Amino acid sequence: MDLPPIVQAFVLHFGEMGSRWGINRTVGQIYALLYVSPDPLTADDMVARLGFSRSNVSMGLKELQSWNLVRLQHLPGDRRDYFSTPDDVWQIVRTLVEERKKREVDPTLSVLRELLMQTPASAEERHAQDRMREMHHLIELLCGWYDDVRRLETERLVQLLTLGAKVQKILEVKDRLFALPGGKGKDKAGKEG
Amino acid sequence: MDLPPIVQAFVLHFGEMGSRWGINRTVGQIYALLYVSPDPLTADDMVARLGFSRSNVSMGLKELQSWNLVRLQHLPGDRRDYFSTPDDVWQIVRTLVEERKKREVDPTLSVLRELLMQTPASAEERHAQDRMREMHHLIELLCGWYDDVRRLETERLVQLLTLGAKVQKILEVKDRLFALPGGKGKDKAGKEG
DNA sequence: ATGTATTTTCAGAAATTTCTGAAACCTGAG
DNA sequence: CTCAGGTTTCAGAAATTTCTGAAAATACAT
Repeated sequence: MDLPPIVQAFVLHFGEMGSRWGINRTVGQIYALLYVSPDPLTADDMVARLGFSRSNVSMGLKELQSWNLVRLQHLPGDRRDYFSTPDDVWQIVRTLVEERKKREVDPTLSVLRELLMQTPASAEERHAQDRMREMHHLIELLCGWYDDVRRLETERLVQLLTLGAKVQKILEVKDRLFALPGGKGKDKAGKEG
Repeated sequence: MDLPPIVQAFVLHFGEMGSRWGINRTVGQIYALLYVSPDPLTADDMVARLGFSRSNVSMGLKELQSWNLVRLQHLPGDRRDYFSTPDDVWQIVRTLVEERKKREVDPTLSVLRELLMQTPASAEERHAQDRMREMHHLIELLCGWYDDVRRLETERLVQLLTLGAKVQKILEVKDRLFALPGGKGKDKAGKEG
């Protein structure tokens, strides 16, 4: 591996991290390298710097492309493929989350939905369905939230995150302002977008 | 595998899902089974129902315990260990997130911090550090947010999630209410907890 | 077409991870 | 201490995943 020490440490760390997720070491390292590279790289650049076989790099890049995590571009007068990551880290995170949701959460939701449709044949199945229902409900809630915030511009999103739980405070103020002394006062903010 | 069809489908799905994460199939299946079981189970119950070897189940349970995802209890006059999941799904999710953060995010943050302390020896390293800084900043922001919301009671948390991006609307109202025509008007809600 | 530069595929080798049975290890009871 | 019921450990077998080199495909220029 032929990398300056700081880059090397970064690359190795993401290789390790990758393998804790479903991602394999190679793919993690390739992405880390791309992420810190000032310019787009060719597959052969990566071979030279990471020391994997050419075919391994090719497969890794294919994987990354299937995740929409790399940009592919061409330089005029050069037939080789040049790869890079988006400049904007937030874009990377958004893509990552989106793809993981697509691959992990959505299938789970559909399995749950399917199983919840079925008629339980025993007390055991009935209880199992109750549990699944709870899980389904929780996931739906999280997805709803995600679906909402992913549309925010990054600037707004950052604002929201920075605020953190202090939003609570503001909500309390709002509740106090708008509370109708007689009414339930609950789901106030619904339907106005 | 000796399970009613609905439970079996659920267990198998989580086995698959497990292997997409770092978690192995066995562990995923064990947890799924525990999750839908009306009563605590012994390791032998799991052997009987899932068909793994006793030692495999034992290792899986050890793994789950190291994640704090199972409760261990004893019945009077019975030496065997009985395992169960928390009753509250939210508690499970909280634990899951907490542990993953501990194992994946925190080490990454500390690697990043360490690498950012070092003096770059070249333009390449300088650029790499810039990228790492962006990543570090993003992760810190997310962690700060998480650190905030994880303290909320579940009811509050659900409220917040349900609201989703509509919070934005409320913030806009707040901004309008409190905006000082002359000032920057930015990070208003700071420091009041 | 032919030749060259490049990327992709794929069968099997290498490495890693998972799983098992047997043995070791606890812990409490007699 | 010894036994019985139970759990954990661990070395190696089995399965899976990753990685490679060689061959095939692609794409472009001449």
